[in-house]
Amino acid sequence: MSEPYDPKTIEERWRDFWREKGFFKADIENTDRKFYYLNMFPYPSGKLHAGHGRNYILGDAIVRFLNMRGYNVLNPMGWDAFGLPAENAAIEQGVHPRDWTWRNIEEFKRQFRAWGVEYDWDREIATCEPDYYKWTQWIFLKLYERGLAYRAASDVNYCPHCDTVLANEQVVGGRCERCGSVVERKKLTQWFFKITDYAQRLLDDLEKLPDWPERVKLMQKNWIGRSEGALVTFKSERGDPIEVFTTRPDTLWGATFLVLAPEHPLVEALTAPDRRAEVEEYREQAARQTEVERLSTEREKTGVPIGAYAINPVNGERIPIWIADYVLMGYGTGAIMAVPAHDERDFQFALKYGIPVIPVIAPPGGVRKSYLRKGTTREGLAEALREAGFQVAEEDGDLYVTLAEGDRERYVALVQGYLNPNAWTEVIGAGWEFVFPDAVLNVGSLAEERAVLERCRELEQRVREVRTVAELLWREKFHRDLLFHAEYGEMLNSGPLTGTPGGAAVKRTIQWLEERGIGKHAVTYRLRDWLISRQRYWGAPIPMVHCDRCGVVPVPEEELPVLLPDVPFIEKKGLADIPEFVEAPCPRCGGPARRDTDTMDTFVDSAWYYLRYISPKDDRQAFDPDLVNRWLPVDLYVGGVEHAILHLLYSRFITKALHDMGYLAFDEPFRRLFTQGMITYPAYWCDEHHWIPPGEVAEGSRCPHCGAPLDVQVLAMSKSKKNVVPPDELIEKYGADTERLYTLFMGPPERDIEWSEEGVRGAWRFLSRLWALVTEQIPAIKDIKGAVEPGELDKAGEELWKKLHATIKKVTEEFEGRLGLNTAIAALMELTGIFSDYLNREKRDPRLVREVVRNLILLISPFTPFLAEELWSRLGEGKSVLETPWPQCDERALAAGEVEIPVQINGKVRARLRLPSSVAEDKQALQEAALADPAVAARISGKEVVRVIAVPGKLVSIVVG
RNA sequence: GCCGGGGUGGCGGAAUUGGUAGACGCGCUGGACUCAGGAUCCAGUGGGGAAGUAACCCCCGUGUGGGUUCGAGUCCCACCCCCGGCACCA
Repeated sequence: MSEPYDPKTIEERWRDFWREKGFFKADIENTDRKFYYLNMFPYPSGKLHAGHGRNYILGDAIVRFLNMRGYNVLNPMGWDAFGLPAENAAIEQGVHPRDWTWRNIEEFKRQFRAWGVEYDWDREIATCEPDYYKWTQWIFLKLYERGLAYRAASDVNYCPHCDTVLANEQVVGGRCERCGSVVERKKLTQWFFKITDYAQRLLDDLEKLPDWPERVKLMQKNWIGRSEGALVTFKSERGDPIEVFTTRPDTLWGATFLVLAPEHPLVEALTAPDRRAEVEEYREQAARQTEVERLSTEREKTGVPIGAYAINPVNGERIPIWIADYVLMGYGTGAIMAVPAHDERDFQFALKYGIPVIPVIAPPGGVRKSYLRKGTTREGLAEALREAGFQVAEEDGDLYVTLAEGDRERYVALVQGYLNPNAWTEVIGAGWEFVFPDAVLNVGSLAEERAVLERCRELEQRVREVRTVAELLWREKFHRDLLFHAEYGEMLNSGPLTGTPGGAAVKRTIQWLEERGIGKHAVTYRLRDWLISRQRYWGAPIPMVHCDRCGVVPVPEEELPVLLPDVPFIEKKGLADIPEFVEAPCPRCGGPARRDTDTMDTFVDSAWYYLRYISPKDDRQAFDPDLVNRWLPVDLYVGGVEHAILHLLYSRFITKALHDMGYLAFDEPFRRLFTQGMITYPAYWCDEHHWIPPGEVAEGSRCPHCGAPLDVQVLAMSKSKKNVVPPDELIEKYGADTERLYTLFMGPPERDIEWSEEGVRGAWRFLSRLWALVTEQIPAIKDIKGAVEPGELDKAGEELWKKLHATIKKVTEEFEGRLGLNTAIAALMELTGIFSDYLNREKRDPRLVREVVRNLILLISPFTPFLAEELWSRLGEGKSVLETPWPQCDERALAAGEVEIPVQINGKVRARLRLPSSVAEDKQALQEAALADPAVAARISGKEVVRVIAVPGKLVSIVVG
């Protein structure tokens, strides 16, 4: 019996081997055949679980492959070590955040070693160390010099639980991304990075990233949120200019009110004395609201008029000014023109508050509708309309008429003859018209709207309390779908531009506005500046000093780093609470001054770390400009999609800023991005006892503590939900190779997949089989010399030999291309199966056996490096696997000798032919061979062959009558 | 609501360019070994039917309904469902 597969012993033998041999150290000076592979560095919190393996095991396999392919691979690792969890843990446990962080780092490193995941540890960095954050501060100073870092008072997101402000990107659905607390809005003076200066380039340059997932690029695009339109200047009656941004300047003539954000600076000056109390109250109430309340959908819009009026510059209409919280101060100019006829929100608002609606854009399709209430016309109208070819529906004596394009004149003429003296009907479509027996009135301006309303009120008791024409029309459900639309269309009621077709409307209007100096073309972005101040201890101090005489003064470069004060860490403490830190002389005048007491957002730390790995110990500069330009951009960057916006957008911004300052030759940091999916696992929730680890769940999915039925959800593995699989246990039971293999085999790396213990056992079985297979062969092939002679192989040998080379091709292509390593492993399993069959035969070619064994070991080594290294050494190869070149595919093996060709008759596979490839590749010969096949011939005999399609090397398709 | 991705056996998934659907693995079924097996090995395994010595043969089948094509998981149109992002962005 052969030696059983014992991963525990084998793996321990090789754990330090690779590191000691220096296989993972990059030759930094030589960039001829360089490859910068980078995994997103982790935040060292607690322990790694199987879910983390998705990222690191994938990376390690790729790096081992690249090494064998002869690349000079730079593959560093470090720690995103500043941040709130360290501080919170420290507060709870009474340890210093630095100690807590380094304990975790040591644990992570132990686990990497156990996994066989190797890095160039000489380049290790930790963002919490002064020799790193010194340069984070340096970058801050550089941005400040360039005007890209500034201090401003603004409404900021504040997390009451984390006791700090948050960037816009860190607020998810109105809640703190980290702790889930409802975010409050506060007016504070804070530091910002001017990322909005780069909005257009961050958007445009996405096109320079063909090897990024489309999904991620799209998310960034949406986040930047570019809108093109116009800035139009309205004036208050007193003459104050009020600038509004609109994407629909073509609807300008339909503006019937103006809305300012409650925080808009002009509100104060414009509010009429008799409106002041109500306006103040509304503003306070809006300010009190949390993001969540303000964002809650389906909430009815509210607002108050401020008692002032504005003049529409295009038609001189006097329109009321309102404030409403659906207008945001942070976007555009914080003021909008409201066009209720062509914007859903404005329409709702206008209807609620009785503000007139004027249609100015024809709806698509040219449909018009008219409604005639019972008793408003003489008898016989319905018949007359039908006779004239109109589409009429009748219900309880009421008539509902739908008009096609071009029917209007005929309809108006006909219906006027039937209308009773005190009645009217509306024709709603491209414009709203009111048909009276003696006149047709159009709703094309505020004055006309009033006139129509007056007349209707006089004629009809029922509508006396109606405030606007729109409200009158809204009462009739038949009209509702035509009262507002947001499509492009021909301009109506728009003075000199009336009749402009929809396709040209926006452009023509902007041109018209520019000619008159009323407005101009403009672009707005949803992206806001990046708020980087954090009121916490565990981060890089902002290197600024506040002096009463000199103002805000940067700390001189040569005085960096501004060190975090080394306080014994016991309680919640910000830098502001530490006088030794705060008090500092002013760098400019030397007088007493105060240090800035905020630390930087940890996303600043991680926005440039990929540059530091190039020269991690350089104490003269953040990075070596020559080397950095030779090694970057990063060739392949692998991490989770959760960073699609935050980290990746910030890194792109910092790279571009440093590029513009002349420090970097490139302006995109990551050439190729790969986002791996998450590993999920059932998470059990008990209302009383919260998350229950899957291992403790009682029979029938019940809580082990109270027996209540548990709520099960398959979620991403995470410590907080207690649904993690610890690698230590897996490695103890099956070995690291098995975990590695299963992690990469479970599915495509970019997809989320549920972890399966059975799947792990499958990987284990395969490795045991492979181990047995190879170890049994070693004595027989150890001393065999000479290469395989394909010509001398028998049929089974040839098949195996071809499979071997097809597998080499497949595995190589997956590593170099789309990283579908699950299919690469499947191919290795297939090869192993065929090899096993071959070994059961009497006749074997020992040279072939040796070639298959050698290549199988090499091909599987990126996935299961321990097993590969062990077998390789037993084979007596001397060198390490990692010193051996990656297998080469023999092109001769790909030219198949015999292939199976399916024959379709009328689209169905009816026969499969085994043909020499010389025949299969020749269209004429292939067709003849197919028609000559007895099974095929039998099927088509007596039928007319209509057509024969022979695709060389693929199939034959015969169509019979 | 808008934008994107995706629906393939009992399960994870494969089919990379319009060309043999279900590779590989899990699970399941049967068998072997065994005192025993939740270990290991061998065989089978999309559904249905015919056949019964067997090779093999027939029908259906990739969310639903249409279409293009000799041929569709793959392309086009409409719809349903799931996941992700954004969400009063003017």
